[in-house]
Amino acid sequence: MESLFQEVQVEKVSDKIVDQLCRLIQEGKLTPGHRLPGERKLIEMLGVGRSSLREALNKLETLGYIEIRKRKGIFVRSIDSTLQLDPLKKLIQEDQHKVVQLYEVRSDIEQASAFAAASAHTAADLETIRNHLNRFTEPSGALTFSWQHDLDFHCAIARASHNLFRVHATIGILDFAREFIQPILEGFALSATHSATIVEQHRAIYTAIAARDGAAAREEMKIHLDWTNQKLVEHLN
Amino acid sequence: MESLFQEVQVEKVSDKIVDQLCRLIQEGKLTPGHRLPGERKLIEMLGVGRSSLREALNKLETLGYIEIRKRKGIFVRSIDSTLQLDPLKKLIQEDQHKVVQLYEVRSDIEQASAFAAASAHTAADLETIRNHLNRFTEPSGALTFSWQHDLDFHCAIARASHNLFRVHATIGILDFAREFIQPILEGFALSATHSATIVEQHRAIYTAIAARDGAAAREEMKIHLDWTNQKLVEHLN
DNA sequence: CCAAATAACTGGTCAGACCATACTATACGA
DNA sequence: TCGTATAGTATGGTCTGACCAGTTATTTGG
Repeated sequence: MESLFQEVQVEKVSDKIVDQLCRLIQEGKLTPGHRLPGERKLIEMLGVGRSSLREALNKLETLGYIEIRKRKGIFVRSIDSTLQLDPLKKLIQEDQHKVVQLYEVRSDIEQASAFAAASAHTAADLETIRNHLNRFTEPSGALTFSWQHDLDFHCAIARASHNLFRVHATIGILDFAREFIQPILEGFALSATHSATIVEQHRAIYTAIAARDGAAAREEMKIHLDWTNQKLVEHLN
Repeated sequence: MESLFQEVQVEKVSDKIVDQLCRLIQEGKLTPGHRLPGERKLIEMLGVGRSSLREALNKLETLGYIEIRKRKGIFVRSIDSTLQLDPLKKLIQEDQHKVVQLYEVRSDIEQASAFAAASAHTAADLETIRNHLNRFTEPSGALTFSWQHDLDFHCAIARASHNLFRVHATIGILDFAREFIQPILEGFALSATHSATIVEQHRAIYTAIAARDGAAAREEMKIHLDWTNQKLVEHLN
């Protein structure tokens, strides 16, 4: 009568951790480039021993979900294998102007994000986007721009479109472009006028999405990314 | 003069163990079903700590080389057991309906391809597209559909948009989706009416691009992919 | 000679310690 | 006041030792 019984559940602690983090990454709660707390922090947050934690992290790294950098930290990776960007990295290093082409594709996808988000978003999605938007403005009224804030904002929109692949494609591209773009972008965004323009464009996108006006959302996203791309070109020349 | 030096090799102990055992398995020194010595034996045989050993074993298990059975031992696995490691593929395997989301992103990009190709294409690009289009029609007038022909046609358009990343993304997505989609698509495309519809839609896209009408090209591409996606949904339900 | 009790062994987990390096903040000097 | 040097902290990598809960092999008692 052994068929009556199922094998005793002896799921390893590390497997539970793997499951938990996997889900967080797949759902987009943990976005690529995001840095996880250190191992010592994690073990007390999760209430497990360091061996189990390390076993889980090791597995996640082997599976490609995270990247563990010695003495640097634990980072979430983009799981978008469909874009296979790595081989193209050298291409950009040889000719920086090629990032413009990459940003074109980004624009393709993000315009679709904005359009879809306008009709697919929930109240919670909208709040998340608004929160990211507000982070650009400090209580004093001063504007702060950072790559991470920008990325979070755009990802929130992709997430609001409720298409997992769009989220990962977006993050994948931005994460890939980070090393080329971040210094440039944060450089000229220091200018108050540029910062103001960006925030203004972001707000326009948000407003269109909130109004569930897909066409306008797409158009505002296009305006924003065309402008950014234009600034990029100017900087490269 | 730092270029004189290369970064210090800090290969992890566990990685060395992985390499060693990998080689033994690949060379056939360790055959499937073979039971390895216990962890305590292995650490003194290899002269490493248990953490490192376990880290290595864990990785080997994730990679599919060995199987660790609690309180039973460590066993070499047969390598032919198909192991799916790609996180995104796992996602789709859990829920096939997610391919629809993937195709949505494909549509985003390919609409942009069509639009851009309309204005950016050269005479040579156009000829290539036309050639791929004609391959659907046999000299006898009969229609043949194959995944490869379809892929070639769509890639030719992406290439005509003169954006390397777009080409790469398109191929990446289609190649990734192939194993899920190909059987389905080639299945219903056997129907003469479906084949005819597809070829007709392809021709419409081509015509719009040739006429350098970007808006029309985008619209025809959208019609085509929406239709395909619709058929996909119908098949999955 | 067989069955029951026991010892040895298994992988899983936790804890604590140490290492080498990277980052940060503080203090000191110009 | 600014910039640099230094000390302190945080990081992942490794090792050791211990305990647990089952499994397997061995020994012991009938």
